[in-house]
Amino acid sequence: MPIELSKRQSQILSLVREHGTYSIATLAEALKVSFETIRRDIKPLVESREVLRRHGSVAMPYELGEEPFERRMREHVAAKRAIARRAARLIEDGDSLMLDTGTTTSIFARELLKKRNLTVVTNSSDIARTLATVNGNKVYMAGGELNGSNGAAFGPSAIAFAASFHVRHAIISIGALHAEFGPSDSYLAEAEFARMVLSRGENRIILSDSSKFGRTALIKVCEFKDINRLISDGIPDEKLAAALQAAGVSVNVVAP
Amino acid sequence: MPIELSKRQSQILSLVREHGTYSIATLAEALKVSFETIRRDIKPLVESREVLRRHGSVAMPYELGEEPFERRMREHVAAKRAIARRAARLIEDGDSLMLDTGTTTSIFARELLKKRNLTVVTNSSDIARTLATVNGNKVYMAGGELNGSNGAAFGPSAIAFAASFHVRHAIISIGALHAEFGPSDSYLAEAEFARMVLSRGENRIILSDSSKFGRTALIKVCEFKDINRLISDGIPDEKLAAALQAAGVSVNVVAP
DNA sequence: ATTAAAATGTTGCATCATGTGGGATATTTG
DNA sequence: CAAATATCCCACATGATGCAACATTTTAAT
Repeated sequence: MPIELSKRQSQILSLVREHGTYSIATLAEALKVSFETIRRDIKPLVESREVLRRHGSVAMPYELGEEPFERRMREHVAAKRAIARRAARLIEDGDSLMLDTGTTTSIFARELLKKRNLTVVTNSSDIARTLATVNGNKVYMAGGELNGSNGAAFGPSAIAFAASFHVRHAIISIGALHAEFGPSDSYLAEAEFARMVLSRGENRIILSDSSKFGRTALIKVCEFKDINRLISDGIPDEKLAAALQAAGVSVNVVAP
Repeated sequence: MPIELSKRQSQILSLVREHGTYSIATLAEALKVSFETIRRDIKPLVESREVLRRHGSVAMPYELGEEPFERRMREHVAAKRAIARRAARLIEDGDSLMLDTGTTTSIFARELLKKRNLTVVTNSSDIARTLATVNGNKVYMAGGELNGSNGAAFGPSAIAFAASFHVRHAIISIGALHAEFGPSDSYLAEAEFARMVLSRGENRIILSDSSKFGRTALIKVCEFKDINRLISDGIPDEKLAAALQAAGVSVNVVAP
Protein backbone atom coordinates (compact mmCIF):
# COMPACT_ATOMS: atom_id res chain seq x y z
CA MET A 1 0.00 0.00 0.00
CA PRO A 2 2.84 2.44 0.59
CA ILE A 3 3.58 4.22 -2.63
CA GLU A 4 7.24 4.04 -3.46
CA LEU A 5 8.99 6.82 -5.29
CA SER A 6 11.26 5.95 -8.14
CA LYS A 7 14.76 7.33 -8.01
CA ARG A 8 13.83 9.79 -10.71
CA GLN A 9 10.80 10.99 -8.77
CA SER A 10 12.98 11.70 -5.76
CA GLN A 11 15.33 13.66 -7.97
CA ILE A 12 12.45 15.67 -9.36
CA LEU A 13 11.18 16.38 -5.88
CA SER A 14 14.50 17.57 -4.58
CA LEU A 15 15.13 19.73 -7.65
CA VAL A 16 11.75 21.38 -7.27
CA ARG A 17 12.15 21.74 -3.50
CA GLU A 18 15.48 23.38 -3.95
CA HIS A 19 14.55 25.77 -6.73
CA GLY A 20 10.89 26.37 -5.89
CA THR A 21 9.95 25.78 -9.51
CA TYR A 22 11.22 23.77 -12.43
CA SER A 23 10.14 23.41 -16.04
CA ILE A 24 9.11 20.08 -17.51
CA ALA A 25 11.54 20.61 -20.38
CA THR A 26 14.51 21.22 -18.09
CA LEU A 27 13.60 18.25 -15.94
CA ALA A 28 13.38 16.05 -19.02
CA GLU A 29 16.75 17.25 -20.16
CA ALA A 30 18.38 16.96 -16.75
CA LEU A 31 17.10 13.42 -16.22
CA LYS A 32 17.48 12.38 -19.83
CA VAL A 33 13.97 11.12 -20.41
CA SER A 34 11.03 12.29 -22.49
CA PHE A 35 8.52 14.95 -21.48
CA GLU A 36 5.88 12.26 -21.15
CA THR A 37 7.90 10.33 -18.61
CA ILE A 38 8.33 13.45 -16.51
CA ARG A 39 4.60 14.12 -16.73
CA ARG A 40 3.87 10.59 -15.59
CA ASP A 41 6.38 10.90 -12.77
CA ILE A 42 4.95 14.10 -11.35
CA LYS A 43 1.35 12.92 -11.45
CA PRO A 44 1.39 11.26 -8.01
CA LEU A 45 3.37 14.17 -6.59
CA VAL A 46 0.72 16.55 -7.82
CA GLU A 47 -2.09 14.39 -6.50
CA SER A 48 -0.60 14.38 -3.03
CA ARG A 49 -0.18 18.16 -3.31
CA GLU A 50 3.55 18.06 -2.74
CA VAL A 51 4.09 20.06 -5.90
CA LEU A 52 1.76 22.20 -7.96
CA ARG A 53 1.24 21.83 -11.65
CA ARG A 54 1.51 24.78 -14.00
CA HIS A 55 1.51 24.96 -17.76
CA GLY A 56 4.98 23.71 -18.66
CA SER A 57 6.36 23.48 -15.16
CA VAL A 58 5.89 22.34 -11.60
CA ALA A 59 6.26 24.49 -8.51
CA MET A 60 6.16 24.19 -4.78
CA PRO A 61 2.66 24.82 -3.42
CA TYR A 62 3.50 28.28 -2.11
CA GLU A 63 5.61 29.38 -5.05
CA LEU A 64 2.85 30.94 -7.11
CA GLY A 65 1.13 32.96 -4.42
CA GLU A 66 0.77 36.69 -4.84
CA GLU A 67 1.44 37.40 -1.21
CA PRO A 68 4.35 39.74 -0.39
CA PHE A 69 6.62 37.02 0.96
CA GLU A 70 6.05 34.73 -2.01
CA ARG A 71 6.58 37.60 -4.36
CA ARG A 72 9.82 38.69 -2.75
CA MET A 73 11.03 35.08 -2.96
CA ARG A 74 10.99 35.57 -6.71
CA GLU A 75 12.83 38.90 -6.78
CA HIS A 76 16.58 38.83 -7.37
CA VAL A 77 16.43 35.04 -7.27
CA ALA A 78 19.68 34.55 -9.13
CA ALA A 79 21.60 36.80 -6.75
CA LYS A 80 20.00 35.27 -3.66
CA ARG A 81 20.67 31.76 -4.88
CA ALA A 82 24.31 32.55 -5.62
CA ILE A 83 24.70 34.07 -2.19
CA ALA A 84 23.01 31.08 -0.60
CA ARG A 85 25.26 28.68 -2.44
CA ARG A 86 28.35 30.51 -1.28
CA ALA A 87 27.11 30.54 2.29
CA ALA A 88 26.37 26.81 2.13
CA ARG A 89 30.05 26.18 1.47
CA LEU A 90 30.75 27.37 5.02
CA ILE A 91 28.45 24.74 6.48
CA GLU A 92 29.48 21.17 7.18
CA ASP A 93 27.38 18.13 7.91
CA GLY A 94 26.51 18.10 11.60
CA ASP A 95 26.91 21.85 12.09
CA SER A 96 24.60 23.95 14.23
CA LEU A 97 23.02 27.10 12.80
CA MET A 98 20.64 29.84 13.78
CA LEU A 99 18.69 31.53 11.00
CA ASP A 100 16.31 34.43 11.13
CA THR A 101 13.46 34.83 8.69
CA GLY A 102 13.95 36.38 5.28
CA THR A 103 13.72 35.49 1.63
CA THR A 104 17.47 35.05 1.34
CA THR A 105 17.69 32.83 4.40
CA SER A 106 14.73 30.83 3.07
CA ILE A 107 16.57 30.23 -0.18
CA PHE A 108 19.68 29.43 1.85
CA ALA A 109 17.65 26.80 3.71
CA ARG A 110 16.91 25.14 0.35
CA GLU A 111 20.64 24.90 -0.26
CA LEU A 112 21.01 23.26 3.15
CA LEU A 113 18.94 20.34 1.86
CA LYS A 114 22.25 19.03 0.57
CA LYS A 115 23.66 18.80 4.10
CA ARG A 116 22.99 16.20 6.77
CA ASN A 117 22.45 16.10 10.52
CA LEU A 118 22.21 19.83 10.97
CA THR A 119 20.95 21.45 14.13
CA VAL A 120 18.89 24.45 13.14
CA VAL A 121 17.32 27.13 15.33
CA THR A 122 14.91 29.48 13.61
CA ASN A 123 11.81 31.59 14.00
CA SER A 124 10.68 30.97 10.42
CA SER A 125 7.97 28.41 9.70
CA ASP A 126 9.19 28.18 6.12
CA ILE A 127 12.74 27.29 7.13
CA ALA A 128 11.49 24.91 9.82
CA ARG A 129 9.19 23.17 7.37
CA THR A 130 11.94 22.90 4.78
CA LEU A 131 14.50 21.31 7.06
CA ALA A 132 12.64 19.62 9.91
CA THR A 133 11.75 16.24 8.42
CA VAL A 134 14.78 15.50 6.28
CA ASN A 135 18.38 14.31 6.40
CA GLY A 136 18.45 13.63 10.10
CA ASN A 137 18.27 17.31 10.93
CA LYS A 138 17.15 18.59 14.30
CA VAL A 139 15.08 21.76 14.13
CA TYR A 140 14.14 24.05 16.98
CA MET A 141 11.52 26.60 16.09
CA ALA A 142 10.41 29.58 18.11
CA GLY A 143 6.63 29.52 18.33
CA GLY A 144 3.93 32.06 18.96
CA GLU A 145 1.88 34.32 16.77
CA LEU A 146 3.32 34.14 13.30
CA ASN A 147 3.81 37.34 11.35
CA GLY A 148 1.40 37.36 8.45
CA SER A 149 3.88 38.70 5.95
CA ASN A 150 6.71 36.22 6.51
CA GLY A 151 5.34 33.38 8.63
CA ALA A 152 7.80 33.85 11.46
CA ALA A 153 7.55 34.31 15.23
CA PHE A 154 8.82 37.46 16.90
CA GLY A 155 8.57 39.18 20.22
CA PRO A 156 9.87 38.48 23.71
CA SER A 157 9.10 34.77 23.74
CA ALA A 158 10.86 34.19 20.42
CA ILE A 159 13.87 36.11 21.67
CA ALA A 160 13.90 34.19 24.93
CA PHE A 161 13.70 30.97 22.94
CA ALA A 162 16.71 31.87 20.82
CA ALA A 163 18.63 33.00 23.90
CA SER A 164 18.89 29.45 25.20
CA PHE A 165 20.99 28.25 22.27
CA HIS A 166 24.57 28.64 21.20
CA VAL A 167 25.47 27.71 17.62
CA ARG A 168 28.40 27.64 15.28
CA HIS A 169 26.84 29.81 12.58
CA ALA A 170 24.44 32.69 13.12
CA ILE A 171 23.05 33.83 9.80
CA ILE A 172 20.71 36.73 9.13
CA SER A 173 19.44 38.63 6.17
CA ILE A 174 19.12 42.37 6.26
CA GLY A 175 16.99 45.19 4.86
CA ALA A 176 19.66 47.82 4.36
CA LEU A 177 23.41 48.22 4.65
CA HIS A 178 25.06 51.61 4.99
CA ALA A 179 28.72 52.54 5.50
CA GLU A 180 27.99 54.78 8.46
CA PHE A 181 24.66 53.56 9.82
CA GLY A 182 25.54 49.86 9.50
CA PRO A 183 23.04 47.05 8.97
CA SER A 184 19.45 48.12 9.53
CA ASP A 185 15.89 46.91 9.12
CA SER A 186 12.42 48.41 8.90
CA TYR A 187 10.74 46.46 11.66
CA LEU A 188 11.68 46.59 15.29
CA ALA A 189 10.63 43.03 16.06
CA GLU A 190 12.73 41.66 13.23
CA ALA A 191 15.73 43.72 14.17
CA GLU A 192 15.51 42.64 17.79
CA PHE A 193 15.37 39.00 16.84
CA ALA A 194 18.24 39.38 14.38
CA ARG A 195 20.33 40.99 17.11
CA MET A 196 19.68 38.02 19.37
CA VAL A 197 20.62 35.59 16.60
CA LEU A 198 23.94 37.33 16.08
CA SER A 199 24.69 37.18 19.79
CA ARG A 200 24.30 33.40 19.85
CA GLY A 201 26.75 32.31 17.15
CA GLU A 202 30.49 31.94 16.71
CA ASN A 203 30.44 32.82 13.02
CA ARG A 204 28.13 35.75 12.48
CA ILE A 205 27.17 36.11 8.87
CA ILE A 206 25.00 38.56 6.95
CA LEU A 207 23.50 37.54 3.63
CA SER A 208 22.64 40.58 1.55
CA ASP A 209 22.09 41.14 -2.12
CA SER A 210 23.69 44.30 -3.42
CA SER A 211 20.38 46.15 -3.78
CA LYS A 212 20.61 46.79 -0.04
CA PHE A 213 23.96 48.60 -0.26
CA GLY A 214 24.04 52.28 0.57
CA ARG A 215 20.51 52.27 1.95
CA THR A 216 19.31 52.82 5.49
CA ALA A 217 16.22 51.55 7.25
CA LEU A 218 14.54 52.67 10.45
CA ILE A 219 16.08 50.32 12.98
CA LYS A 220 19.75 49.66 13.44
CA VAL A 221 20.41 45.95 13.85
CA CYS A 222 24.04 45.91 14.94
CA GLU A 223 27.50 47.38 14.39
CA PHE A 224 29.80 46.04 11.73
CA LYS A 225 32.08 44.73 14.44
CA ASP A 226 29.28 42.43 15.56
CA ILE A 227 29.61 40.35 12.41
CA ASN A 228 32.39 38.25 10.92
CA ARG A 229 31.36 37.94 7.37
CA LEU A 230 29.24 39.45 4.63
CA ILE A 231 28.17 37.50 1.58
CA SER A 232 26.78 39.47 -1.33
CA ASP A 233 26.51 39.55 -5.11
CA GLY A 234 27.91 43.05 -5.54
CA ILE A 235 31.17 44.74 -4.67
CA PRO A 236 30.72 47.25 -1.82
CA ASP A 237 31.66 50.80 -2.71
CA GLU A 238 34.77 52.34 -1.26
CA LYS A 239 33.27 53.73 1.93
CA LEU A 240 31.36 50.56 2.78
CA ALA A 241 34.38 48.40 2.00
CA ALA A 242 36.52 50.54 4.29
CA ALA A 243 34.02 50.34 7.12
CA LEU A 244 33.80 46.58 6.75
CA GLN A 245 37.53 46.17 6.65
CA ALA A 246 37.99 48.38 9.69
CA ALA A 247 35.57 46.17 11.60
CA GLY A 248 37.38 43.00 10.50
CA VAL A 249 34.50 41.68 8.42
CA SER A 250 35.38 39.16 5.69
CA VAL A 251 33.55 39.90 2.47
CA ASN A 252 32.59 37.29 -0.11
CA VAL A 253 31.35 38.59 -3.43
CA VAL A 254 29.67 36.06 -5.68
CA ALA A 255 28.68 36.23 -9.32
CA PRO A 256 24.90 35.99 -9.71
CA MET B 1 13.43 -12.48 12.90
CA PRO B 2 16.87 -12.47 11.26
CA ILE B 3 16.68 -14.40 8.05
CA GLU B 4 19.16 -17.06 7.04
CA LEU B 5 21.22 -15.48 4.26
CA SER B 6 23.17 -17.33 1.63
CA LYS B 7 26.63 -16.13 0.74
CA ARG B 8 25.33 -14.58 -2.47
CA GLN B 9 22.51 -12.85 -0.67
CA SER B 10 24.90 -11.13 1.69
CA GLN B 11 27.00 -10.11 -1.28
CA ILE B 12 23.92 -8.59 -2.87
CA LEU B 13 23.05 -6.82 0.34
CA SER B 14 26.49 -5.30 0.74
CA LEU B 15 26.59 -4.19 -2.88
CA VAL B 16 23.21 -2.53 -2.53
CA ARG B 17 24.16 -1.01 0.82
CA GLU B 18 27.30 0.44 -0.64
CA HIS B 19 25.74 1.93 -3.74
CA GLY B 20 22.25 2.70 -2.46
CA THR B 21 20.81 1.03 -5.52
CA TYR B 22 21.81 -1.73 -7.90
CA SER B 23 20.27 -3.09 -11.07
CA ILE B 24 19.29 -6.74 -11.41
CA ALA B 25 21.31 -6.98 -14.61
CA THR B 26 24.51 -5.70 -13.01
CA LEU B 27 24.05 -7.95 -10.00
CA ALA B 28 23.60 -10.94 -12.28
CA GLU B 29 26.74 -10.05 -14.15
CA ALA B 30 28.77 -9.33 -11.03
CA LEU B 31 27.80 -12.60 -9.36
CA LYS B 32 27.83 -14.61 -12.56
CA VAL B 33 24.37 -16.05 -12.26
CA SER B 34 21.17 -15.58 -14.22
CA PHE B 35 18.64 -12.80 -13.68
CA GLU B 36 16.22 -15.35 -12.30
CA THR B 37 18.58 -16.42 -9.56
CA ILE B 38 19.07 -12.84 -8.51
CA ARG B 39 15.32 -12.34 -8.44
CA ARG B 40 14.90 -15.42 -6.29
CA ASP B 41 17.68 -14.24 -3.99
CA ILE B 42 16.23 -10.83 -3.38
CA LYS B 43 12.68 -12.03 -2.84
CA PRO B 44 13.16 -12.77 0.90
CA LEU B 45 15.17 -9.58 1.30
CA VAL B 46 12.30 -7.61 -0.14
CA GLU B 47 9.75 -9.41 1.99
CA SER B 48 11.69 -8.63 5.15
CA ARG B 49 11.93 -4.99 4.01
CA GLU B 50 15.72 -4.98 3.98
CA VAL B 51 15.74 -3.69 0.43
CA LEU B 52 13.18 -2.09 -1.83
CA ARG B 53 12.17 -3.56 -5.13
CA ARG B 54 11.84 -1.45 -8.26
CA HIS B 55 11.42 -2.26 -11.88
CA GLY B 56 14.85 -3.56 -12.91
CA SER B 57 16.67 -2.80 -9.69
CA VAL B 58 16.75 -2.95 -5.92
CA ALA B 59 17.45 -0.05 -3.58
CA MET B 60 17.90 0.64 0.07
CA PRO B 61 14.71 1.72 1.79
CA TYR B 62 14.53 5.52 2.19
CA GLU B 63 18.01 5.93 0.79
CA LEU B 64 16.78 8.45 -1.78
CA GLY B 65 15.70 11.38 0.33
CA GLU B 66 12.49 9.49 0.93
CA GLU B 67 11.36 10.57 4.36
CA PRO B 68 8.53 8.97 6.32
CA PHE B 69 6.32 12.04 6.42
CA GLU B 70 6.57 12.77 2.71
CA ARG B 71 6.00 9.13 2.06
CA ARG B 72 2.86 8.90 4.14
CA MET B 73 1.57 11.99 2.37
CA ARG B 74 1.19 9.79 -0.67
CA GLU B 75 -0.59 6.87 0.95
CA HIS B 76 -4.36 6.84 0.48
CA VAL B 77 -4.12 10.26 -1.13
CA ALA B 78 -7.49 10.11 -2.84
CA ALA B 79 -9.26 9.24 0.39
CA LYS B 80 -7.46 11.89 2.40
CA ARG B 81 -8.23 14.57 -0.15
CA ALA B 82 -11.88 13.66 -0.26
CA ILE B 83 -12.02 13.75 3.53
CA ALA B 84 -10.21 17.08 3.57
CA ARG B 85 -12.63 18.55 1.06
CA ARG B 86 -15.62 17.46 3.07
CA ALA B 87 -14.16 18.88 6.25
CA ALA B 88 -13.43 22.18 4.51
CA ARG B 89 -17.17 22.57 3.88
CA LEU B 90 -17.64 22.95 7.63
CA ILE B 91 -15.28 25.90 7.76
CA GLU B 92 -16.33 29.44 7.00
CA ASP B 93 -14.21 32.51 6.27
CA GLY B 94 -13.10 34.03 9.55
CA ASP B 95 -13.43 30.81 11.56
CA SER B 96 -10.96 29.76 14.22
CA LEU B 97 -9.45 26.28 14.13
CA MET B 98 -6.99 24.14 15.99
CA LEU B 99 -5.19 21.41 14.04
CA ASP B 100 -2.78 18.76 15.19
CA THR B 101 -0.10 17.31 12.97
CA GLY B 102 -0.80 14.49 10.54
CA THR B 103 -0.80 13.79 6.86
CA THR B 104 -4.57 14.14 6.66
CA THR B 105 -4.60 17.45 8.49
CA SER B 106 -1.75 18.67 6.27
CA ILE B 107 -3.81 17.89 3.19
CA PHE B 108 -6.77 19.53 4.90
CA ALA B 109 -4.66 22.67 5.41
CA ARG B 110 -4.11 22.81 1.65
CA GLU B 111 -7.88 22.80 1.19
CA LEU B 112 -8.10 25.69 3.62
CA LEU B 113 -6.18 27.84 1.14
CA LYS B 114 -9.58 28.52 -0.37
CA LYS B 115 -10.76 30.24 2.83
CA ARG B 116 -9.98 33.70 4.12
CA ASN B 117 -9.17 35.32 7.47
CA LEU B 118 -8.84 32.10 9.39
CA THR B 119 -7.36 31.90 12.86
CA VAL B 120 -5.33 28.73 13.06
CA VAL B 121 -3.59 27.17 16.05
CA THR B 122 -1.27 24.25 15.31
CA ASN B 123 1.87 22.43 16.32
CA SER B 124 2.76 21.48 12.75
CA SER B 125 5.38 23.47 10.86
CA ASP B 126 3.92 22.23 7.59
CA ILE B 127 0.45 23.52 8.37
CA ALA B 128 1.84 26.76 9.74
CA ARG B 129 3.93 27.32 6.64
CA THR B 130 1.01 26.52 4.38
CA LEU B 131 -1.40 28.97 5.97
CA ALA B 132 0.62 31.65 7.74
CA THR B 133 1.36 34.10 4.95
CA VAL B 134 -1.82 33.94 2.90
CA ASN B 135 -5.39 35.15 2.74
CA GLY B 136 -5.22 37.33 5.82
CA ASN B 137 -4.95 34.28 8.08
CA LYS B 138 -3.61 34.51 11.61
CA VAL B 139 -1.51 31.52 12.61
CA TYR B 140 -0.36 30.57 16.08
CA MET B 141 2.23 27.85 16.15
CA ALA B 142 3.52 25.94 19.16
CA GLY B 143 7.30 26.02 19.05
CA GLY B 144 10.08 23.94 20.50
CA GLU B 145 12.02 20.95 19.31
CA LEU B 146 10.34 19.68 16.18
CA ASN B 147 9.77 15.99 15.77
CA GLY B 148 11.96 14.72 12.95
CA SER B 149 9.35 12.49 11.43
CA ASN B 150 6.52 15.02 11.11
CA GLY B 151 7.99 18.45 11.77
CA ALA B 152 5.73 19.25 14.69
CA ALA B 153 6.24 20.38 18.29
CA PHE B 154 5.08 18.24 21.21
CA GLY B 155 5.56 18.05 24.93
CA PRO B 156 4.50 20.16 27.89
CA SER B 157 5.22 23.53 26.31
CA ALA B 158 3.26 22.72 23.16
CA ILE B 159 0.35 21.55 25.31
CA ALA B 160 0.53 24.65 27.47
CA PHE B 161 0.56 26.75 24.33
CA ALA B 162 -2.57 25.12 22.97
CA ALA B 163 -4.26 25.42 26.36
CA SER B 164 -4.46 29.19 26.07
CA PHE B 165 -6.79 29.12 23.07
CA HIS B 166 -10.43 28.40 22.49
CA VAL B 167 -11.54 27.77 18.92
CA ARG B 168 -14.65 26.92 16.96
CA HIS B 169 -13.24 23.80 15.31
CA ALA B 170 -10.78 21.36 16.84
CA ILE B 171 -9.61 18.92 14.21
CA ILE B 172 -7.31 15.95 14.66
CA SER B 173 -6.22 12.95 12.68
CA ILE B 174 -5.89 9.59 14.30
CA GLY B 175 -3.86 6.39 14.05
CA ALA B 176 -6.55 3.86 14.88
CA LEU B 177 -10.26 3.72 15.55
CA HIS B 178 -11.88 0.80 17.34
CA ALA B 179 -15.47 0.27 18.43
CA GLU B 180 -14.58 -0.56 22.02
CA PHE B 181 -11.16 1.01 22.56
CA GLY B 182 -12.06 4.25 20.77
CA PRO B 183 -9.62 6.54 18.96
CA SER B 184 -5.98 5.72 19.66
CA ASP B 185 -2.48 6.58 18.56
CA SER B 186 0.98 5.04 18.73
CA TYR B 187 2.82 7.92 20.32
CA LEU B 188 2.15 9.32 23.74
CA ALA B 189 3.24 12.87 22.89
CA GLU B 190 0.94 12.98 19.88
CA ALA B 191 -1.97 11.56 21.79
CA GLU B 192 -1.53 14.04 24.62
CA PHE B 193 -1.46 16.95 22.23
CA ALA B 194 -4.49 15.66 20.34
CA ARG B 195 -6.36 15.37 23.62
CA MET B 196 -5.59 18.99 24.40
CA VAL B 197 -6.72 20.07 20.94
CA LEU B 198 -10.06 18.34 21.42
CA SER B 199 -10.57 20.05 24.77
CA ARG B 200 -10.20 23.50 23.23
CA GLY B 201 -12.82 23.40 20.48
CA GLU B 202 -16.59 23.65 20.17
CA ASN B 203 -16.77 21.34 17.17
CA ARG B 204 -14.48 18.39 17.77
CA ILE B 205 -13.78 16.56 14.57
CA ILE B 206 -11.73 13.49 13.71
CA LEU B 207 -10.46 13.00 10.19
CA SER B 208 -9.74 9.35 9.51
CA ASP B 209 -9.41 7.30 6.38
CA SER B 210 -11.11 3.93 6.63
CA SER B 211 -7.82 2.02 6.84
CA LYS B 212 -7.82 2.99 10.52
CA PHE B 213 -11.16 1.34 11.30
CA GLY B 214 -11.15 -1.66 13.57
CA ARG B 215 -7.53 -1.16 14.57
CA THR B 216 -6.11 -0.23 17.92
CA ALA B 217 -2.89 1.58 18.79
CA LEU B 218 -1.02 1.84 22.06
CA ILE B 219 -2.40 5.07 23.48
CA LYS B 220 -6.03 5.96 23.90
CA VAL B 221 -6.66 9.51 22.74
CA CYS B 222 -10.21 10.09 23.96
CA GLU B 223 -13.69 8.63 24.31
CA PHE B 224 -16.17 8.78 21.47
CA LYS B 225 -18.27 11.15 23.53
CA ASP B 226 -15.41 13.64 23.41
CA ILE B 227 -15.94 14.23 19.72
CA ASN B 228 -18.86 15.58 17.65
CA ARG B 229 -18.04 14.38 14.23
CA LEU B 230 -16.11 11.81 12.25
CA ILE B 231 -15.25 12.30 8.60
CA SER B 232 -14.07 9.28 6.70
CA ASP B 233 -14.04 7.62 3.31
CA GLY B 234 -15.48 4.31 4.47
CA ILE B 235 -18.66 3.23 6.18
CA PRO B 236 -18.00 2.10 9.75
CA ASP B 237 -19.00 -1.48 10.48
CA GLU B 238 -22.01 -2.22 12.63
CA LYS B 239 -20.28 -2.18 16.01
CA LEU B 240 -18.33 0.98 15.34
CA ALA B 241 -21.40 2.71 13.92
CA ALA B 242 -23.36 1.77 17.03
CA ALA B 243 -20.65 3.07 19.35
CA LEU B 244 -20.49 6.33 17.43
CA GLN B 245 -24.24 6.76 17.42
CA ALA B 246 -24.47 6.02 21.12
CA ALA B 247 -21.94 8.78 21.79
CA GLY B 248 -23.80 11.22 19.58
CA VAL B 249 -21.10 11.48 16.95
CA SER B 250 -22.16 12.67 13.49
CA VAL B 251 -20.57 10.62 10.75
CA ASN B 252 -19.78 11.91 7.25
CA VAL B 253 -18.78 9.32 4.71
CA VAL B 254 -17.25 10.63 1.51
CA ALA B 255 -16.49 8.93 -1.79
CA PRO B 256 -12.75 8.80 -2.44
C1' DA C 1 27.56 -44.93 -7.46
C1' DT C 2 22.58 -43.83 -7.00
C1' DT C 3 19.13 -40.94 -6.22
C1' DA C 4 16.29 -37.45 -4.17
C1' DA C 5 16.31 -32.75 -3.15
C1' DA C 6 17.81 -28.27 -3.86
C1' DA C 7 19.57 -24.79 -6.72
C1' DT C 8 19.96 -22.79 -11.04
C1' DG C 9 18.86 -22.02 -15.85
C1' DT C 10 15.49 -21.70 -19.82
C1' DT C 11 11.46 -20.70 -22.06
C1' DG C 12 7.16 -18.42 -23.07
C1' DC C 13 3.99 -15.21 -21.85
C1' DA C 14 2.30 -11.25 -18.89
C1' DT C 15 3.25 -6.80 -17.24
C1' DC C 16 5.58 -2.44 -16.91
C1' DA C 17 8.13 1.64 -18.33
C1' DT C 18 8.98 4.64 -21.84
C1' DG C 19 8.61 6.82 -26.20
C1' DT C 20 5.94 8.45 -30.28
C1' DG C 21 2.33 10.61 -32.80
C1' DG C 22 -2.05 12.99 -33.27
C1' DG C 23 -5.68 15.66 -31.67
C1' DA C 24 -7.31 18.75 -27.85
C1' DT C 25 -6.36 22.60 -24.95
C1' DA C 26 -3.90 26.42 -23.19
C1' DT C 27 -0.75 30.40 -23.79
C1' DT C 28 1.54 33.80 -26.33
C1' DT C 29 1.99 36.97 -30.06
C1' DG C 30 0.76 40.03 -33.68
C1' DC D 1 -9.41 38.80 -31.32
C1' DA D 2 -7.30 35.32 -34.13
C1' DA D 3 -3.34 32.93 -35.64
C1' DA D 4 0.77 30.74 -34.14
C1' DT D 5 2.98 28.17 -30.81
C1' DA D 6 3.58 25.42 -26.80
C1' DT D 7 1.88 22.16 -23.77
C1' DC D 8 -1.09 18.45 -22.44
C1' DC D 9 -3.40 14.08 -22.77
C1' DC D 10 -4.55 9.82 -24.76
C1' DA D 11 -3.82 5.56 -27.32
C1' DC D 12 -0.78 2.56 -29.03
C1' DA D 13 3.92 0.44 -30.07
C1' DT D 14 8.08 -1.47 -28.34
C1' DG D 15 11.49 -3.21 -25.68
C1' DA D 16 12.78 -4.38 -20.95
C1' DT D 17 11.54 -6.69 -16.92
C1' DG D 18 8.80 -9.99 -14.09
C1' DC D 19 6.87 -14.40 -13.30
C1' DA D 20 5.71 -19.19 -13.38
C1' DA D 21 6.32 -23.69 -15.16
C1' DC D 22 9.44 -26.87 -16.61
C1' DA D 23 14.30 -28.57 -17.63
C1' DT D 24 18.84 -29.12 -16.19
C1' DT D 25 22.64 -29.12 -13.13
C1' DT D 26 24.62 -29.38 -8.58
C1' DT D 27 24.64 -31.05 -3.93
C1' DA D 28 24.27 -34.27 -0.27
C1' DA D 29 23.01 -38.52 1.82
C1' DT D 30 23.08 -43.10 1.67
